[in-house]
Amino acid sequence: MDKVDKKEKILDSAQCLMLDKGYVATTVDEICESAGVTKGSFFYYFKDKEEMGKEMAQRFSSRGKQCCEGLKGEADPLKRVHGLLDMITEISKTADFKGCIMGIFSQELSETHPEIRKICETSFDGFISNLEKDLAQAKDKYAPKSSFKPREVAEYFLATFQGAMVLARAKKDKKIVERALSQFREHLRMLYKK
Amino acid sequence: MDKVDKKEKILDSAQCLMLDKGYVATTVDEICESAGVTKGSFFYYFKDKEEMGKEMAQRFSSRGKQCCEGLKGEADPLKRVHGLLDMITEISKTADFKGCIMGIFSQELSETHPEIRKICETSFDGFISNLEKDLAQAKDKYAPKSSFKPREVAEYFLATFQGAMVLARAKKDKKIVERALSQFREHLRMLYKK
DNA sequence: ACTAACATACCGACTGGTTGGTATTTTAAT
DNA sequence: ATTAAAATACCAACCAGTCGGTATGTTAGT
Repeated sequence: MDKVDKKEKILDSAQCLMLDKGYVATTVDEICESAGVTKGSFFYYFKDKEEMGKEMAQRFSSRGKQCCEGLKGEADPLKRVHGLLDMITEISKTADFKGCIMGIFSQELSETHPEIRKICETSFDGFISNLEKDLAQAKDKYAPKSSFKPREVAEYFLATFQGAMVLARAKKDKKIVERALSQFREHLRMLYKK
Repeated sequence: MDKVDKKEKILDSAQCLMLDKGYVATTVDEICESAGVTKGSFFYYFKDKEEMGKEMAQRFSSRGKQCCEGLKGEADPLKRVHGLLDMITEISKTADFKGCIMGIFSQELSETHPEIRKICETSFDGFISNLEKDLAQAKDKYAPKSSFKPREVAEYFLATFQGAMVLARAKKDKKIVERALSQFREHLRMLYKK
């Protein structure tokens, strides 16, 4: 295991644990044990727990962005949006899908860890802006006379997705996410029908 | 301060703190200090921290239900739904609105505190079932030929609302909740137009 | 009416274990 | 030999929860 792997392993383990129990309840000792790393190594790679949290959040965010990169090949804006929905639906079905670190950190840390909060905000804004662009182009193309605001619809979608993950946790049933996504698809269909 | 007040004061303080920082990060000492109560009193009224969390969640849930009770006077089912949306919109605008304990506990405790998770699940289910009834009646009345499933729409609404609160935390902007609610209203309008 | 026995409400010092983080040492690579 | 990486041992602060005690009734027997 070279040094990059070791740091990544720490982040992987921490992410997995925090997607279950949140940031505060996940201890450094636990992360180290799960990553097969000693505490000394942990604090060699990260100044403190918060620093690690920040790097994890940033990594999560940029990985998410990277995932969406492949969708930009599609020429039709509405198909790009549905492509995004397809992708999210697929991911949410996989066994190792455990939720979104941004959502968890937002709930838990927004009042106590301002820098982490800021990372979440920026990540959310980036997602919304990307989706907004496609929705706006799709509106020009398919529903130029409609009055809905693409940015608000994009924000609304992210809210729906995040909330569906909250409900999925409470009910221990990931299918809620799928159902919410298909409800949103219906919403889109109605917005864009000529 | 009589004994009922004292217990309520503990629950009030704990709820306020936990809506900010979550369950784990809120300490018993902090709750006691904020409530103006000693630790001895805390453990006199509650077996342990979790017991208090459970009582708090149940209180939050039944208070929410009670709030909705007044809406049942409306005879038209679709107007009942819009009445609910009005009410939630109003509450989310008030200064002391800080979010939903169910959403926070779900995210943080669903894997570690099964009994609290169950309370959240039951509370969510109750809300969804109530809304489902009105949506179903409204469907019979206004859109009998539509194919949407009232239960899924109800679930979808709760997801949207919960997720909007997550985003509101990340952005420190409560208006997101209002916008999401009005987007959902638009969704409803499209579903129920003849 | 007096009192002994009991119950409730409350206090705050204390404890044992855990936490994030540090200091020191050892190992491995160049 | 030098330095980066990793292991070990440790610490002060903090945590939930305990415990012995006090103050204030309440009940019941005489």
